[in-house]
Amino acid sequence: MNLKELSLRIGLSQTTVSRALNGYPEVNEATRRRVLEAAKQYNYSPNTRAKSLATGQALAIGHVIPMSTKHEMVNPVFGDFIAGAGETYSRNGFDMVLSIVPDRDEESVYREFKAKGNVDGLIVHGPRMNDSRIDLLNEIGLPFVVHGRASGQTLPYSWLDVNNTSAFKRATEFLLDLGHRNIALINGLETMDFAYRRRKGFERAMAERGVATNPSFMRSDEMTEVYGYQTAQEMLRSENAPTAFLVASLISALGIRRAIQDAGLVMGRDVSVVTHDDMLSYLSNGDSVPVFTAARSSVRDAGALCAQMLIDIINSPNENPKSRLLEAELTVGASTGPAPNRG
Amino acid sequence: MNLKELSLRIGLSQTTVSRALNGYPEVNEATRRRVLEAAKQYNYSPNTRAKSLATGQALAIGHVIPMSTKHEMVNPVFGDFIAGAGETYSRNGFDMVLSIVPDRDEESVYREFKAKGNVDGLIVHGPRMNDSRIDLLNEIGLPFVVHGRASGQTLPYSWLDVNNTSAFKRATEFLLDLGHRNIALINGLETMDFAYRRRKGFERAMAERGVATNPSFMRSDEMTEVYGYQTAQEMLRSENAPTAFLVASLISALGIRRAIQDAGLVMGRDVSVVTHDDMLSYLSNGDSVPVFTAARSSVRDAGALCAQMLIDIINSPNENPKSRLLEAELTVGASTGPAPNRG
DNA sequence: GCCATCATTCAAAGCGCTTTGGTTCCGATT
DNA sequence: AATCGGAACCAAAGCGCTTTGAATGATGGC
Repeated sequence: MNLKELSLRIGLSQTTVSRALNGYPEVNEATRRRVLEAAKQYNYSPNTRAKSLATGQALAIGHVIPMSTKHEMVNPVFGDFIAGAGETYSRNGFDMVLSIVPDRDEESVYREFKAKGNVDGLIVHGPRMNDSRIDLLNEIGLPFVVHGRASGQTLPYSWLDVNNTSAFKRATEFLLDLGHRNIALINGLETMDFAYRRRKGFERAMAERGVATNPSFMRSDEMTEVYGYQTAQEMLRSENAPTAFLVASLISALGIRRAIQDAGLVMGRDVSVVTHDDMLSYLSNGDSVPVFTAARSSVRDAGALCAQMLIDIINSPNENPKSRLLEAELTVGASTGPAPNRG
Repeated sequence: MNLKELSLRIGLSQTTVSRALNGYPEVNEATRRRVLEAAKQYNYSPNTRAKSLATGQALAIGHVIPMSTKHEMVNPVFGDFIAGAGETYSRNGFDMVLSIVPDRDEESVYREFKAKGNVDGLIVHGPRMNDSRIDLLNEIGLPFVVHGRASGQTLPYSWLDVNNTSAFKRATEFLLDLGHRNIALINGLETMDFAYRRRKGFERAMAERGVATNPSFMRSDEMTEVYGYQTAQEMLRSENAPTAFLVASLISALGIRRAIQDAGLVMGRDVSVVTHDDMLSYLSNGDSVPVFTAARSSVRDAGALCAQMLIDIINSPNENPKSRLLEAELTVGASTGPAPNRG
């Protein structure tokens, strides 16, 4: 069923039917009702391709998922982010189109998105430091919102981010308050902007209290369970092992807990752990009582907010870039306790 | 840059340019080269919307992600599946469009996909038993491939699935061979077809060896870490605790391992664990030595294969439904050992 | 009763592409 | 020389929608 057929059956012109359906004022209310009725009856939905060809709007938003060619890892955060964004899109009549792209091809994909005209804007995932994509998108002229930020970027752009620096600063302070001085930082890949900021927060808190950081207890890698396990195991075996771990991901924190238990130690008594928690739906941090003391911030909510920002930008272009900084919430769980007295 | 402009600059008609770009034979090779050259020079990519309006092909494939309204959980498997599928799509010039849909709205979404014409086909995720979506899609006439199967479905349809029954049967036999008799099954939600099949495999192996199953040691729920932890904890505390756990997900297995350790037991010695492993990129099961004995099957590969199947179906319709059954591979890790002798 | 006004409706152009049904040109056939 | 056929190209229609510009009645003021 297309517009032509529908209008034929109703006995009206395509123009009027189209206007009735799209809520234009110059159509009689009685007529509009008739049209809406018929549309429902015949199960009519306008063809998106035709519609967007006519309007110049794609009614779709792109997500480019960079796929590192080296470490073939899909960001585990991604599913939840998409879920949050997707709901917002549906509510606003947008489709979501996904591109999985080997990171070296990224530039051409963005250009193609513009040329092919199949999205009205896009969300930039996983910003790196001095991320070149931001300049590129500005040059291309495609509206976008960055999930995260790109340190070193001078031109203004729209973004939504968790305040990683303050979250990790506060988490560090929490450990320092408990008496911990020998704190390990198990960070994400520091090519990623968020990881850089988290380290900054950690270092700032340590510096402010005059506590030295130990470079051999600061690691940076992809945040798997095994990474957490191996790193923690190694550190716990070392001379002068850390009494506390500050971790960038709940998944790695699981590995750290395992290493602690393997070493015959008790988490929360012998060794403390504070982690960042993206509140992934399949990885809840305990039920009523949180297992880990954590800086929490819902990635899913972030997805919904990013989507809304982008839609606003698309609907009213020429405005200045917007940004939004979310604060993570520190929730105290069973994984932290006072620093043990070392003989 | 659009076709009109491009052909004007080259000094050819739109027809010829279009044909040159699309590889039609009735164009002089020298001309074709000239056209391709110019296209590259001006960075021309045809507008997808126009192209698909003209051809009737959407050049896109839909993924409907059902979002349970009760348990707001995003299937953790999803990211990896998408990654696999996405690569195949790009290679074939297809876009991937995602819809996050509250499960009660699913039917209307499928109908809309057809009416709006923005996809050429779709992948059905998370099939349930007697899943009504299959009949619906057949009725609507939209090509589709199911990732998994729907027991109770009589009409033929295309699917790709892991042989869950045989995987769990074999895993159970492995435990039985080790002398275990008291085996717990920590299953996924049994409204899901895969979970039903896994239980069947478990029960069948037990029955064949004449070992009774214990209903209070067979659980079914969403596969979170906490679910594994709590369930295992409870079972381990009970009279006559199981000596082995058969688990449907590596994530829940992590929780089970935690419960085992909390109980002061050693996994692989006091209690054995075999898990299904979807080989998610961020949850690798150990590095060289697998941590868990596991039935492994890459969800990412499944995504790539599903995508290819669907593209084949789209390209040559009217053929009979195709299907593909993958066998999971049983890899022995450190989490299993002979059944302990109980005093 | 007449013309301006307004509320409704419509025909047709246009979005950027593919594709049908030519047309043109040139060498080969008779 | 007239005709044919094939290679190479082109004009224009059509995909299903929106939107411009115009038409049609009905209404109301004078």
